[in-house]
Amino acid sequence: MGIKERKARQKAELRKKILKSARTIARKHGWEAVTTRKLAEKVEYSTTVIYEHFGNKDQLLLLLREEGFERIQQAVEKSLDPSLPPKQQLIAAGIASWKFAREKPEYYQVMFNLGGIHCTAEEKSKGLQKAAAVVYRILDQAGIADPESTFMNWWALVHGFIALDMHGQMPFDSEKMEGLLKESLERLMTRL
Amino acid sequence: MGIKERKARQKAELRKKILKSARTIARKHGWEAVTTRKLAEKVEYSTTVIYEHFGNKDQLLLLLREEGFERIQQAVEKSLDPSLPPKQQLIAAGIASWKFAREKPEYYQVMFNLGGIHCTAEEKSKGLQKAAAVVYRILDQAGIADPESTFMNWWALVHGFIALDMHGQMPFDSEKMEGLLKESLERLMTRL
DNA sequence: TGAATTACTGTAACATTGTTACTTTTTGAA
DNA sequence: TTCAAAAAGTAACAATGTTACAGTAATTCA
Repeated sequence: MGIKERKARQKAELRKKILKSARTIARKHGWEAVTTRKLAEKVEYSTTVIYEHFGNKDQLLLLLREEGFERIQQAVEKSLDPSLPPKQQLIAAGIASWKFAREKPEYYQVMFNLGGIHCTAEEKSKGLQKAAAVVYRILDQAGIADPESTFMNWWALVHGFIALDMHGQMPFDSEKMEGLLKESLERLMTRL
Repeated sequence: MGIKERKARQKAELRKKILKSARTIARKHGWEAVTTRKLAEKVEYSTTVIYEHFGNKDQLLLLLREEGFERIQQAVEKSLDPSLPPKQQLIAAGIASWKFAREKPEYYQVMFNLGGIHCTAEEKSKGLQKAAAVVYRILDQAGIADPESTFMNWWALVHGFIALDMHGQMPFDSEKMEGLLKESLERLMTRL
């Protein structure tokens, strides 16, 4: 009697398909093009399916936001070499964040309400906290005196580069920009 | 025969009123609440008046964006003390930018597509270029070797702090945050 | 097996948005 | 006063998020 299981599986698959479709459309045509009707059309269901699965559009976006924070966390963790000194790891983490934003801009946009999208959660994002914790852990290893301040410094620097890049304001190619970000991070690290 | 003049004056006044209304609504309820109908209601005209004056909503937003760049430029220029060394002035310029964003968030949002708004210009913003020129001038006075890289460093830092602050991610009070931004700018400046 | 209940899915409507074609009103000049 | 032009308003369009309702399919029970 695997009927229930099959149904649950199908439901989960459809759910995944909807989320994936949202990302695909956002990536190709921007988040403003992600409408309930287009989503429904893409998965070949009627629009109501969105509301059955997610309640409303904002909830769907919030899920993708959390997914994005999980993914950037994974990307950052994967970039870390624990044998390296903490300061080197902080630089690597910053670079990895930027690369993530370059590779998955649709995620980064929904994570930070960039580029026309706007969804708000009443509660603080769990995923963001967990991703931040990765950086905090390295700051701890480095024995930083004021981790919170240093973290915000690090974050502002990384986010600033990413946001301006996404806004089309970076007049450099990838390598040059990576070098610049690296220098900036080094400057921050060596002065701690 | 001052009729034409009176008409032109009235038209200009209405135009100003519309722009001001957009800012007021945006400030109070966010840019998503700025609709053509609400604007029309606020100035006590029908919605068509928006299209007569600005063509469409995007053009109106673009005007406000330019206005914003002009204003931030003025704010930055006013904060500069030419008798101070260039590096001190760069720090002051960064602080002034942040203060502007704090005081007029609705401008900063429309300038950088933050918080749900999204308008795009095909051509580069004149106002942005002029505002950037103010910082470039100081960089020149400081005799920086690679002004473009340094400018982008400066800008990313300042914009990163502002954007995270606007996103509600800064866990500090004003003074603490200003101190942090100042330190970060000093770190950038002293290493040039 | 067949009827009844339940879960699922689609249709059609609602209000709100940007936008525009068309009509009405106002206004300055002859 | 009358008339052409300018200004303003009305009402509609399509697209959006959302939901009430209806129909269909599936499951359960006698």
